[in-house]
Amino acid sequence: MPIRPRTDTAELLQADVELQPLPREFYARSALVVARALIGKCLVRGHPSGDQRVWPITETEGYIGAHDLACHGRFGETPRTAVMFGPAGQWYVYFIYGMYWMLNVVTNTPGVPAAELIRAAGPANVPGKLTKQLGITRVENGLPVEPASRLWIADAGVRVPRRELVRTPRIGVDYAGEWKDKLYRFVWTKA
DNA sequence: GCAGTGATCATA
DNA sequence: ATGATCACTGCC
Repeated sequence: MPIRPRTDTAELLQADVELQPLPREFYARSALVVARALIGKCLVRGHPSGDQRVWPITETEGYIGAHDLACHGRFGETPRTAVMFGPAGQWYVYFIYGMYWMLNVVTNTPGVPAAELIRAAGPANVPGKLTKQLGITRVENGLPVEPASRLWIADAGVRVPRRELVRTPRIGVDYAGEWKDKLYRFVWTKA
């Protein structure tokens, strides 16, 4: 049976829940710890009007450093990957296949190219649709993950039971040798 | 299973 | 300048 990310957000969030930004230290940890911890946190997209969309994160993938042969940082720092080598808590957004923007959060410490790909949140169950629906492009690349960027991550107090969390290999990294089979993808499944 | 799409990077 | 590659998606 295929693994389906959980997308029924209405039952998860109280209307008056208080959204707290995560401290910088949250991101300054190893990529896998952060990838797991992001499940159940909320992606928040603000608009100038004051409206905001709050989408629980349901699927992430960790890319852990230059030695990870699936990681963009494996060839060293380039113009595209520079953000990954910088401090934690910034967005890394890149364009792929001529069509899609991918949203990642930089983690770990400066010099270690590590990040989480946010693959699904709220009603968006694939990474390309997530960025399209939220209007995320290269504009967000390098911005800090905080409310002032109008794209940030909040703790809404949602707890994810262990039995609803599944780990699998990462998607689309068959070229990565032994690293393609590492269980670095985290999915919040429906109960 | 695979076409479509264009930035990125290495090579020259 | 050129060509291979690509952390994808939707439709066959």
